[in-house]
Amino acid sequence: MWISTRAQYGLRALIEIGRHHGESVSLRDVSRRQGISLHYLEQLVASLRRAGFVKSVRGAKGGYQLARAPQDITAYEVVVVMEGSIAPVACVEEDHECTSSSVCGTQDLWKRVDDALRDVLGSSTLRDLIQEAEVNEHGRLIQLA
Amino acid sequence: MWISTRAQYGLRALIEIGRHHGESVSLRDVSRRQGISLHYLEQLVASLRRAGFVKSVRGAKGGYQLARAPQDITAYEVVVVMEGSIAPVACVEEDHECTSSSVCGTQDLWKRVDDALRDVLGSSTLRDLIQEAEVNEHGRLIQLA
DNA sequence: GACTAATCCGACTGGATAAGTCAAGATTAA
DNA sequence: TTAATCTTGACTTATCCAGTCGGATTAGTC
Repeated sequence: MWISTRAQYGLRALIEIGRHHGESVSLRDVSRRQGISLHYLEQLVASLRRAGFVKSVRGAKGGYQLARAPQDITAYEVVVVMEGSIAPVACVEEDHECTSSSVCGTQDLWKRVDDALRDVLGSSTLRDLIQEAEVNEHGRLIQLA
Repeated sequence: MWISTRAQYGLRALIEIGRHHGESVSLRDVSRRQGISLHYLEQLVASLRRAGFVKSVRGAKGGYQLARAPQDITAYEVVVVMEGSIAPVACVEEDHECTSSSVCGTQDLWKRVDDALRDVLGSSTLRDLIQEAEVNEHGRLIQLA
């Protein structure tokens, strides 16, 4: 397991927040529904807020709302914000010069892995994930606007 | 970086060993060529030997040889032996029952990631990697038998 | 038979990271 | 004023990675 709970929980929190368009969703509710520690969730959602995915409303009746349209948020973006980088090896990370690429022999392989990853995660939007969540929960497809 | 050096070095060691068909290759040579600590390499190749990828010849003039044909060894197999599992999240690991899949919403996503990974790594054989290594080193393609 | 080159084996370590917990404070609707 | 909520930062606990180290065993060679 190399996707940390930060990214997993962060994505699940975004789904939960994104499901209620317009209203603000309290972390207490997210915590209860998803079974994630409230305190831990506070940390994670703070990262999401700083990255501009959600905006917060403080005080009683406060909570979080999406700051961007769900179809414009990809799973890739979220994972990168929460994880830092998901490059399989250091070689394929941004601005990393490899000293022994001529003798390594595996660089192309890791590049292919990285590309596949970006492709899968980059083509899944929060809108898709919300829909999938609805289907899993209710066994039927709910059409979003 | 979520592919450990164990898997990276293990793969590079296999490439190095596989390049010299018939002869046995000493870890000292692999260590020198690839710039990997000899002692550490011993640990890693021991895993590869126990998994049946290489066989060893002890004593002076000894070393390691491939125990299977390079075209029959996939990068996926090697990585799994060295890493244990490369499932992105615990949910998609073998024999893992998820307690909250109905509320999670991200399970399908991780399944897609896992599939893509298996696809890329499973379709790259050691033979391919050896060829790529030759090309990178000499700038030309050497046709293997 | 000594020397040397190689594989084997297990213990140990230092540092990093994950996954939270905890405490205290700021903000605002009711 | 009060309660609900967000905000911040320090702390903890456990696990794992990436090696290092010391020595044992095996087998060719002089």
